[in-house]
Amino acid sequence: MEKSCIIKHFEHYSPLTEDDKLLLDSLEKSPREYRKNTSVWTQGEPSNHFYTVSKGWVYSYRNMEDGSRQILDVYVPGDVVGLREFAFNKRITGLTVMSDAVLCAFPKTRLTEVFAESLLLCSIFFMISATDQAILLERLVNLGRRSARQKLAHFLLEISKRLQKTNVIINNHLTLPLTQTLLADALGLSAVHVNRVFKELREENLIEQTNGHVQLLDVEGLREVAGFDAGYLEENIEAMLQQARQMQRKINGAGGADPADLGILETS
Amino acid sequence: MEKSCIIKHFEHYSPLTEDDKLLLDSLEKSPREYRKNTSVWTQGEPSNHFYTVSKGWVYSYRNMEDGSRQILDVYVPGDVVGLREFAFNKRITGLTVMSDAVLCAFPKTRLTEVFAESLLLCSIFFMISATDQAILLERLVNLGRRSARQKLAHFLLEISKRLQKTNVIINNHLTLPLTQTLLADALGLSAVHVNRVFKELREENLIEQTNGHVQLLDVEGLREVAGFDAGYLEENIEAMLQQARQMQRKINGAGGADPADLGILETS
DNA sequence: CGCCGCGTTGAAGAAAATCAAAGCACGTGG
DNA sequence: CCACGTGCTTTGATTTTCTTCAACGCGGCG
Repeated sequence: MEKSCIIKHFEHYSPLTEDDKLLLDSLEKSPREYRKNTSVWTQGEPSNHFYTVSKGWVYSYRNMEDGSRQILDVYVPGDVVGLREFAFNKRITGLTVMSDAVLCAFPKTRLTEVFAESLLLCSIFFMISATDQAILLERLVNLGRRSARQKLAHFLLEISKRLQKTNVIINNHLTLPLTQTLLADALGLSAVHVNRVFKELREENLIEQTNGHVQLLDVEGLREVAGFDAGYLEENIEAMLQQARQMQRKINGAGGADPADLGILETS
Repeated sequence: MEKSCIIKHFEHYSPLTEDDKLLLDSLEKSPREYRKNTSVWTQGEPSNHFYTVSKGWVYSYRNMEDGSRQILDVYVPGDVVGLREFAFNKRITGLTVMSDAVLCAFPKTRLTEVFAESLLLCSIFFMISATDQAILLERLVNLGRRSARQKLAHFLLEISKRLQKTNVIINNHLTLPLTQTLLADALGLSAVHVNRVFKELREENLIEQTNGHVQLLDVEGLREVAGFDAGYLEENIEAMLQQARQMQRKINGAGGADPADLGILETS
């Protein structure tokens, strides 16, 4: 059986027992393809599922009454989307794919069952939620207290860093499917100004642009411009997850041994 | 025995079983007082605890290299603080109290134990994390796509709404312990500009100000100015929590019935 | 071909920052 | 009781940053 995308994603955080894998697998419906610029959900819709991004780029946004909009976050393959509506029965933001993409849907109600059955998965979900928050916080700082050029430089560095986690980046060369209008909506700027800032960065030899592709020529320079510190992307979760695994073993031990859970670290 | 503050907080979301209450209570160390403008934790410190706010106002912030700072969120009595560092072993933001305050500390490592022992509490924690995110999202929109007067009006309405949840507000009159400098750092503005916008709102008879107190004279008018929609503050969690209670009963049912919960759910 | 979305550039204008100075409330110590 | 310092608010004048408006080029595609 081929590994589902959520298993691959979770294994990035911690080795899983066979039980955990089966549990995750049982959640997953068949992956669905979305064509460029189609909507996965819109504001106000009932929120019954969350998703993992398997292929392509996705963004969540909020439309304003005056016609403008704010892009809240951008997701790349490996990311989990929609956990934030756990506490809401309607979508508070929209989600659309900006390139051809593949997503897997999971019914939200089954989360509780997962929590009940696997302490490790529960902890990982909680951790994903916390990491999401960290990214939002940094974006908040970006919007509130940085200049246009800092905003753009910071955004580029963050995306590049996040892509490195689950995807390969060669020589700091990344394909950026974001139009300048999209970027503007993400950074709280006008599209025109984004264009000007891009020009600036090009002229300072910090980046290179060729139709949709961006190459970070001088990462150190960009870091200086942006005041970028990747700390907020570097979770340190071993302690918590180890604790979860340990407790799970205790529980299993009490109710009847579960051999699949011994020697966790060696399971593949 | 007096109810601990976290129990009061959690009961706001869902009735708790005696077991749940005991569990929560076991977490709580003695509340600690903080004097105005003292720090609870700072950036980079190890993050071993999370807190509930029992009295007073608190804010989390991020300091920038150039000396400016961004206030990320403001917390009022009843709020849970620090869950976002679940995935990090160092603080990614600072936290300080802006009025005399009382907070209760909880060791972070015990969260896993709580997750293992009570599905309901686990769900509530997850929900709090999700609601936090919703607030951050709205703040993001505020910073990215609203004018100064919209930002301020929106902030006032949000705080007022959030205070109503666990505290009483009479006649839209709220005591705002935020200085204009603090507000500026929260809204991504300069203190001078915040002052000017306050003046505008006063002159339009939308608010009234008398040393530290703000009265919202015309909530409807403010709502119009801000484009405020409280949807993001109105979690709808009954379905999820009911599911959690039901499953918990099933689990307990195996070992011994728990009468404290009269769930009414017709899930498949 | 002609349309449309996207990127680019220039010029003018608006929003908010910065700089500077003064007033006001409050607590502290003489 | 008053003088003084300190932190917060208020106001004006000036400057910076970014937006808005407008126009044009360019490439893809029906």
